[in-house]
Amino acid sequence: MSLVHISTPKPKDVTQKVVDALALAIHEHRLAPATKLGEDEIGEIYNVSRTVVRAALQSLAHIQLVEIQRNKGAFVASPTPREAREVFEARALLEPRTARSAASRATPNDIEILKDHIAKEHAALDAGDNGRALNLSGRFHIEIARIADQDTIGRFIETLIARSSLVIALYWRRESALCESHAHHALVQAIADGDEQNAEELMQSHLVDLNSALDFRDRPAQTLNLRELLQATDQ
Amino acid sequence: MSLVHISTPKPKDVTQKVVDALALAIHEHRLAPATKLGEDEIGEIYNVSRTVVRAALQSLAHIQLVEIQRNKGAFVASPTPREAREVFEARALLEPRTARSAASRATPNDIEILKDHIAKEHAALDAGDNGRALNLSGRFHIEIARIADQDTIGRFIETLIARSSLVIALYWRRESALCESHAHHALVQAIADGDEQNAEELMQSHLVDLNSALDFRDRPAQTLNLRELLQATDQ
DNA sequence: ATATACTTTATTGTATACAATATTGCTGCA
DNA sequence: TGCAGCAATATTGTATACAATAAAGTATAT
Repeated sequence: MSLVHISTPKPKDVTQKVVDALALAIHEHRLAPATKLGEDEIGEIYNVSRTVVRAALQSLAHIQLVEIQRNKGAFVASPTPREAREVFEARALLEPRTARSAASRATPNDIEILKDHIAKEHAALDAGDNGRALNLSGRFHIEIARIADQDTIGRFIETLIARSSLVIALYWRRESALCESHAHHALVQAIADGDEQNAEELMQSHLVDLNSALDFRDRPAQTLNLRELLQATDQ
Repeated sequence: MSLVHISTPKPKDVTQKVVDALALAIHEHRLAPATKLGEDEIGEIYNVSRTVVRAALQSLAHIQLVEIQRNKGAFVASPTPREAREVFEARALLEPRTARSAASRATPNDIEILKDHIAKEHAALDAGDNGRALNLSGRFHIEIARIADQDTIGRFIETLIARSSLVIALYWRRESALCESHAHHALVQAIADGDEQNAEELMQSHLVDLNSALDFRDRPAQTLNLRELLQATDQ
C-alpha cells in the first residue's frame, strides 16, 4: 500500500500541452498573425486526435490568441489597430496598480525570480533570439502579477500580455530599439525596496514607452483578412 | 442568384445555445454552486452529444462559471471568500473608469436601452422573480461597458459580473435589501447628462455598496466540496 | 462488525466515423 | 477568354465507440 504517492510522474494533460506549444510558437513569432491552423495538420504534428486539437484551439480562442470562424477554421489572431490600442489601454489600467501591490508583498525569493528573468532576457537578446526575449519580457510582467497575489486581475493581465505579442508582431516600429531591460531593472529595484509609489509610476511610464514604440496607423493585416472583408459577413 | 441573403433563419450554433442556457441557469441561481454537471445528463436534457456538452462546459470553465476537475467532471463554480473579494476588487478597478467613458459616448438610444433595463428589473422585482432581477442587474452593468465601447475591458467586466452571480449566491447577507434600483437610476442620469465625473463616482460608490452587502467571512461552501478537501489533491 | 482487497459500475478522456459545409476544379457555353 | 453552374475534394461540426480512471459495491478475513 503506497501511501506516499508524491510526485506524480505523468500529470499528462495532452490538451494543455498542445495549448502551450501553440501559444509559445505564437509568442515567439514563429506563427504569424492570420496563419491558418488546420485541425488535421496540428493533430498530425503533435500526434493527437482532432478532439484535443479542437479543445486546444477553443482554449486559445478564448484568450483571443486565435480566432475561430464557423465552418472555416482557426487562425492566429490578427488584432486590428483598434484592438491593439485597447490591449495597451487595459494594461495601463491594470498593471501599475498591480506593480504597486507587488512592491508591498514581494519576498526576497520573488526578487530573485524577477532578476533571473531579466538575466535570461538579456541572454536571449545577446544571442539574437528576439522571439525568446520577447516571450521572457512578457513573462516578467506576468510574474509581477503573480507576486501581487491577485489571481483574478492576474489572469486578465496574462491574456493581455499574450495578445501584446501579436500586437508587437504587427505594429512594432523597427526604428525604436528594444530598451526594456533598463525599465525592468528599475522596476525590480523599486519592488525590492517596497517602494509602492515608485513601482506604480515606473510601470506606468514603462507601458507608455512600450506604447510609443508602436505605430497603430492603418495596417489592415495580411492577405487572408482581405478575403474576409470582401465576403458578406452574414450573421 | 440571391444576393440579398439577409436574416439567416438558422444561425444554429448548438454549443453556444447550451452555454447560454447553463449560464442563465447559474445566473438566476437555479443551479447552485458546486452542483455536479454530468456530461450525459446535460446532453440528454438538450438533446446534443457529449461533444458539444464538453465544449460548452470548457467554455464556461474559461470564464470560471464552472470548474472542471480532471477525471472528476464539471461543477458549478463555488468561489472562495478570497476569490469573491478579488472579483469585486477587480470590478472596482475597471467599472468606474468604464462608466466615465460611457458618459462621454452615450447616445440617446443608449439611454433608452439603459432605462429599459431598469424598468424590466423593477418588473422582475415586483413579480418576486429575484433570479431574473439579479440577472438583469448584471446585464445593466454589461450594457454600460458596451456603451463605453471598450471591447477588451468589456469582456473582462462580463466575466466578473458572471462570477458576481455566484458570489452573491454564496455571500449575500439577507439583512440588506436589494436597493440597487436607485443607484442604477442615478447612474443613468449622470450618463445621460454626459457628466463623466459623476458617473465615475456613482459607479464607484455603487460597487462599494454592493460590496458592503456581502459577508465574506468563512463559508467553505456546500457538501460536495467537503469531500474534495478530504482527498489528497495530488498534483 | 469493521476494515481491506477485489469486482463491478459509472463517468470522463480520447479517437474515430459520419454528416454538413465550404473550397476548389472542371466543363460547357457565350 | 471569361464566367456560370455543377462535380469533386477538403475541412469542419457532430455523434458515437472505445479506453482510462474514479466511484461504488461486495465478499472475506480478522
